[in-house]
Amino acid sequence: MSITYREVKADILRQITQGELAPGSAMPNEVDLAASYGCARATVNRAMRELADDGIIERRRKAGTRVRQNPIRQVRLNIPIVGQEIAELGASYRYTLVHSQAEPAPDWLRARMALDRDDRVMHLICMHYADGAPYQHEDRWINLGALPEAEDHDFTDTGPNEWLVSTVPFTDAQISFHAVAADTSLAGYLGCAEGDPLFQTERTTWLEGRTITFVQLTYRRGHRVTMQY
Amino acid sequence: MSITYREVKADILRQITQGELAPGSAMPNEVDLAASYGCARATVNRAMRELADDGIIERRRKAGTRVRQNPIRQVRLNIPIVGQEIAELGASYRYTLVHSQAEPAPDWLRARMALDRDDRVMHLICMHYADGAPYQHEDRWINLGALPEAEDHDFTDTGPNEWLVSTVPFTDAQISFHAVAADTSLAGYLGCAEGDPLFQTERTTWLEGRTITFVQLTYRRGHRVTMQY
DNA sequence: TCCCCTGAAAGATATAGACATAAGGTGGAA
DNA sequence: TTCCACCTTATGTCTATATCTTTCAGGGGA
Repeated sequence: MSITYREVKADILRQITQGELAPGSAMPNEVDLAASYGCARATVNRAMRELADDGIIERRRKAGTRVRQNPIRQVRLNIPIVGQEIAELGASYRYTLVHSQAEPAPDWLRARMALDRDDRVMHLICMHYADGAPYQHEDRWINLGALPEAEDHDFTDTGPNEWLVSTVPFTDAQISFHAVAADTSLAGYLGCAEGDPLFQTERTTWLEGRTITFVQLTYRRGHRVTMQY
Repeated sequence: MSITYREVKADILRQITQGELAPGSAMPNEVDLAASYGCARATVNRAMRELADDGIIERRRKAGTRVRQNPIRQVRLNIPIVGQEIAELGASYRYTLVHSQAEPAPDWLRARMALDRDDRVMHLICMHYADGAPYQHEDRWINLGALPEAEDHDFTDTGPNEWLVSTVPFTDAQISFHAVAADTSLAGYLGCAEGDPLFQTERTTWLEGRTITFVQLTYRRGHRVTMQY
């Protein structure tokens, strides 16, 4: 076959990284590039589209394509399910349900989850262990108005995350990362000292505009989230 | 024009989220889908390719396409330059160079950056302020073997990050997020108490296999990194 | 001078057809 | 029975061409 879009992409990327195409400079248009590579315009288009998607170049109709002044640096971050995360570490996974109760939503949670005054929630506290050692503390609230089945479901054996992803896959979510100090309770569960700095993830999940669940995931001391780009 | 790949994608996604196509189930092949949508195979292909890229479906030659059992949850995370990050908050940005010295690489850093025994590094400590308040503490090491210009460059007015992205754009990097306790020095710089939990980012950057720089970015107390998907 | 309309440029996308590649499945040989 | 060669099939990609959409730039009118 003739030249592939991967080769075109690689060649353009090479020209950019080796300085033949300076940041900020304009590139030839698709028609000319196709002619110079001796391929169809669609091939060049796909190469350029992917480069634009990667944040390397910037494309605008009529204005043409140029090398970005400062390439956008972005990474893709996988949001794992804790059981899988631990399995990928090569460790054995154990789950425990610590607390499980349906109750009216406290005020702070009503604000976070955009709930009404009389909405009830399922409050679950769970622990996830890797090779027997505490790995993650899960403090989860499920909106019983949106998911009444949660009240009767038995979370003794499998975590709410597993149940949720199989019951309501394809949700929208907002995630945030931050650091917290271990309070007495977290220190007890995670086997660290009170006041220790812990990495915490918060996640709110929606389905078609309705809040499904809010969860705080607190990791054992020293946990890192790592990415490449 | 006839049906677009976006419409095809949206329709397939709708079928999946509304349960018409169950997780794990096989989908019709591209030729059949194209016929049923009354469009070209390339149109269906693009829709399916993007869905696969989004982690919704799984495609294998010959085996066909099926809806993923558990959709891959992933987010794109932009790695901002601190000045831009602060500007986007609508705050004023101020930068200070605290410390700047060329020195032999300490042992722990040689391991991290894969340096030789006699490699020298540029050690920079900087502070970034938002509306006058401490925002981020930057502790950076630049490999002078790979970037000798760094020794003579003046970092008084602009941060090393800005200089690096304009000098060596298009690098590879590994990033990690974690929580640390503020030591005396960090507490002083960031205006928090010793022992406070702080969100920290570590980043190692390479260019063609050579380590360029290693940096620890520690944020003010309460900082969050937020993402949507 | 300012504003709106129009033409043209360049990317975005659709189409039909062809060939490439990977991999599941099957039948025959060992 | 086991295993390998081969056939088939679904996705992957390229070509050539056409149309659509966005947007810049220039001209004309108020």
